[in-house]
Amino acid sequence: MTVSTVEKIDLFNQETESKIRADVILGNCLDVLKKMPDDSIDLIVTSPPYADQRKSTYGGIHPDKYAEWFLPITAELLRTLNPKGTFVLNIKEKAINGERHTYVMEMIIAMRKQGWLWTEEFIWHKKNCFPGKWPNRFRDSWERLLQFNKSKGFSMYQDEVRIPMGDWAKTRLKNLSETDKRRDNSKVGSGFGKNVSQWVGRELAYPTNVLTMATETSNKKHSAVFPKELPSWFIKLFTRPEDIVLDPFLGSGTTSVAAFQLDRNSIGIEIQEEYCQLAIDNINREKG
Amino acid sequence: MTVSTVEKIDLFNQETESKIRADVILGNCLDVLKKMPDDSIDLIVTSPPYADQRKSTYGGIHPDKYAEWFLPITAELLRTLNPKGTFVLNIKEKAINGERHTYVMEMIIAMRKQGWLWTEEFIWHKKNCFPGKWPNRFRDSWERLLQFNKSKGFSMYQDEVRIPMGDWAKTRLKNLSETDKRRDNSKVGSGFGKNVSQWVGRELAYPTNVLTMATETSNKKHSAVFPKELPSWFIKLFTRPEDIVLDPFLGSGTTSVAAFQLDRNSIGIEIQEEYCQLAIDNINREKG
DNA sequence: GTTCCGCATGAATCGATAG
DNA sequence: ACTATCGATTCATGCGGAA
Repeated sequence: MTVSTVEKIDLFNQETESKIRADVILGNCLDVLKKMPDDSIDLIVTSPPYADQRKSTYGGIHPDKYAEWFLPITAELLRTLNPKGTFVLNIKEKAINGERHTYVMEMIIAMRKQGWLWTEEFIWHKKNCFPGKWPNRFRDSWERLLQFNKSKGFSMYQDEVRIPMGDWAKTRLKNLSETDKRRDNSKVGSGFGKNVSQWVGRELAYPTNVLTMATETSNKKHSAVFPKELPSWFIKLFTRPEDIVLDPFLGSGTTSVAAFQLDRNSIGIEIQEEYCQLAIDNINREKG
Repeated sequence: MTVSTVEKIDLFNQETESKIRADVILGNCLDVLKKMPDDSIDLIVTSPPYADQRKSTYGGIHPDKYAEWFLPITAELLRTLNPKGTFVLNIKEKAINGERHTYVMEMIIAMRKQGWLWTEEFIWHKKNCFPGKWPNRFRDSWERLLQFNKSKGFSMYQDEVRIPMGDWAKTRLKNLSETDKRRDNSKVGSGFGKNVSQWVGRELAYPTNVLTMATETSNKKHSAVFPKELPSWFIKLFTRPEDIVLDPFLGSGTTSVAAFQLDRNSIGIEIQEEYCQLAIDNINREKG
C-alpha cells in the first residue's frame, strides 16, 4: 500500500503484481480524478461530505452550491468508470430552515443529463440513528444509496448477497399439493402464477432494496460514516475479486478496508493528510 | 355519511352537527376540489394512482405527463389546506427502461415553486413486497411518504404516536423468528401501529421517519392500497378529534375508515362509482 | 379456545414477441 | 426503429379450515 502524490497515478499492472493493492492518494479529488485513465474503475462507492451551512466543518459546502461543486466530480467519475461498472452514492439532504433541501434531487436530474443512468435508489435504514427530539420532525433514520450506471448492461452478481429464506418456507414446502407441482395461473387476471416446486431445496432468497444496518459508533476519530458492511455489500454485489474499487472521499478508509478483505484492489482519494494517515493505519491493521 | 354530487359541497357545520361525518363525493378530484372553500382541511392523506404506461389501466397516466396532470391538483390542495395543516403524499416512481423515472423528484421541485414546504420524507418499508427476480435489480420494498406543509408552524402531536421502549424489546424479541433476527433488525424498534394506551406506565420513545408495515393482500374483494395503520398514524400525528381529513383519491375508503375510528371527520373524493360504493360499505361496516 | 398448516394474493419488472 | 402486449419470475402475509 502506497501513498501517492497527485503527480504519479499509474493503475495496477496485474500481470506483474499479483497481490491485492490498496492505494491511498493524498490530494484534491477532482485534480486526482483528472489524471486517471478512462474506463478503468469497476465500482465507485462513496459518501461525500454532506452539505452544511457551517463553513468551519470538514469540507463544508453550502447546500445551494452543492450541485455546482459536485457535478464536475461526477463528470470525471463517469469518464473513469468502466462501462460495466457501477457508482453507488451515499447521501442524504439536510433539513434546513424546517425543510428538506432539494439539492440531491437536482443532482440526480443533472447527472442524468451528464449521461448517467439512475438505475435504483436503495435505502440504508440506520437501526441506531442519532438521538434527539425536535418539535417539527422525528429522528432521521435513513439515507439514500443512489445507484448510477454508465450502461444497462452493468455487472451484477446477485447470488453473492443472498440471505436466508423466511421460516415460512420450511412448512410450506414440506407437503406439495398437486397444484403446486404444475404451474398454477392466477384466477383474477393479474398474470401472476406460481410454480412452487421450484423452491424445493432452496435455502436462500434474494434481498430487497432496503438495507438495515447499524451505524458504527466505535470510531471516535472520524465522524460516523458508513459501517463497513455497507461498502462490503455493494462490493460483493457489483464486483469480482481483483476488480478495482474507488472511493474519491476515503475518509477513514472504510471502503478500502472492505475491498481488501474481499480481495479487491482499491484506490482511495482523501484531501486531508490526517485522514490519509488514519486510512493507511486501518488498512495496514487489516493486512496484518 | 352522505354521497354528494359535485354540485353541492358544504362542509361540516360543527355547531349543529356533533356527530362525526364521513362524506364520500363521487366525481373528478380536480372539479370537486375547486368547489371547496379555502383553508378548510386539517390533513390530506392520499395515494394517487401511480404512473402507468398502459392506457387501459385505471387512471393510467404516462410517467412523462405525470407532473403535468398532478400539479393542478396540488395547487387546489394548497388552497384548501388550513395553514396549520399537513399534506402526506404516498408515491413511488416506476422503473422504466432499466431506470427509475424522475417524475417524483420533478414534482417535489415544482410543488415547492407552487408554495409548498417540503418538510420531510418518511419511508414506508413494505415487509411483504412484490416478488420477482430480474437481472439488474432487486425487489422494490419501499415507498415514499412525502410530507408537505403550508407554513412552518404546522400542528404536530408527537406524543400520540410514541412507542414503548425498555423491556418492550425483550418481550417482543421472543416472538421473532430466528430468520427475522438475522434478516431484518428493523422489526425490533418499529412498533408501528401499536395502541399506546396499553403501554401506560412504561417508558415511551418517539418513532423515527422509517415506518415498517406489511401491505394488506388478504382481502379478496378489493385489496386496499395501503394498510389502515398508515393513515391512522398520520391522522394521530397531525390532527385532533373532530378535525377534517381529506383523501382526494379515496379508492376503497381506507383513509375515511381510519379517520372515523379516530373520531375525525373526513371527506373522500373518488371518480369511480364502484369504488365509491365500496368505500361507503366499508365506512358503514365501521359505523355498525 | 389455541395452534398449525394450506393457500391465494399482490401500486412489479424485464425480455421477447408481435403490430 | 419504435411502441404495445404477453409470459416468466417470486416471497411474505393473513385468512380460514383442520387438528
